Amino acid sequence: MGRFQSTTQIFANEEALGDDWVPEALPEREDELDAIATALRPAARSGASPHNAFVFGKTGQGKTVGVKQIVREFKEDVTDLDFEVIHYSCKKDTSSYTVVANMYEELTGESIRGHGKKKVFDLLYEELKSRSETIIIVLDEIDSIGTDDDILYELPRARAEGHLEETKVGVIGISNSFDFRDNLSPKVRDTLYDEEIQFSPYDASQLRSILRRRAEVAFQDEVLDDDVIPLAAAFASQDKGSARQAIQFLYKAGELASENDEETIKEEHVREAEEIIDRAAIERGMRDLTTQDKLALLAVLDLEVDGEAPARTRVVYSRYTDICNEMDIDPNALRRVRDHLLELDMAGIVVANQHQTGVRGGPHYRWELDEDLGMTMDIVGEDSRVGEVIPLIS
DNA sequence: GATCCACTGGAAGATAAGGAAT
DNA sequence: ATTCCTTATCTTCCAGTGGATC
Repeated sequence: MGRFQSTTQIFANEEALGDDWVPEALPEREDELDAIATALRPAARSGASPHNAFVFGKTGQGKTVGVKQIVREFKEDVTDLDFEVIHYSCKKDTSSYTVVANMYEELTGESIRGHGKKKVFDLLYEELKSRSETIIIVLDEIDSIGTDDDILYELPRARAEGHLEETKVGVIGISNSFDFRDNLSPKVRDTLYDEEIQFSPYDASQLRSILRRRAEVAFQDEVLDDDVIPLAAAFASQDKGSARQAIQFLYKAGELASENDEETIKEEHVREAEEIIDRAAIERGMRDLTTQDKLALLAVLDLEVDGEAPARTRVVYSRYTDICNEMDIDPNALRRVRDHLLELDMAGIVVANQHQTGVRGGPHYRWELDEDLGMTMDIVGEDSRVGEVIPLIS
């Protein structure tokens, strides 16, 4: 039998399990979708400026899909208005400046990096002006710009400031992080906060219904064991409550069953799928680490091996300086290493537990590995430079 | 209950690197 | 070339926190 032939048919339309699949409806998010629609209603009614809106929620809660669906409905229902929707993902941008420059590049194909800030904004306004009377700008993953939130202040006010004469702009910001809202400058809150919409994590039963709808399309009839969907939903809801994750579990489980030429997807496939996907997530997080990040990780790893985790920052730091000396690298200051550790926490590799009850009082962190020790060691060991040190610590 | 002190996190500024305009 | 702009990384400094200690 050929490499690409299979005796069993598991999938019917596996696209339904892909990341870019836009479902027909999101019954679990009706209220939230209504709220987004409310923000756009002024434009639909009379061509007035759409309100601004801010959408919050962790990854995999249907924020992007929800906004896209509302935009689609808007396009279907509103036919007598000269408008345009710009969906821009800020994932790669770390400041307002790069958002503006890259968005301009995406719209026109022309790079304008290197210009002054004002020039860059002016160029974008010119471009927007030339496009449509009403423009809805969706800024996805806007939290990646951190505290540099100029663009969120400038864009909604552009018309009032006279940068855009007839063009009406509405901004919909999508953020994965709740902290981002708290860190916004007050002037941004005033201008941008017409509407705030929260997407709280799905619970297990919502995840089950989501999975059932997808499975209906994706799989052949009768290939799913009864406990497959509940288990995938349970795994995901225990972790992040993310639909994306639950769907990944289900997809991977289907692939595993298919590869093994099995007639049905079984519980064990889901368990195996969860392991594979967890590992992939750590690997992805680890690819972007700098050398200093990895050194900080090694210190935590070392403490974990010695059974001394979770450990305080001071302890991790002294282990870190040892490792640096071992490798002939200049150690960073403690303040900096703490930031590296917090980055590892963000990447989901290390967990920072905040305590208030220290030996001497005051707030402090305790650091430990998030994932299985052996697995993290495996992955870290695959990095040649850092891998050399692994034998030293274990 | 005043003081101690290990720790956090914000801010200021140094340095390096890189693109655009002059 | 030089100046002007950006970002990223890292130091240094320091005010604030709050249980422990006296």
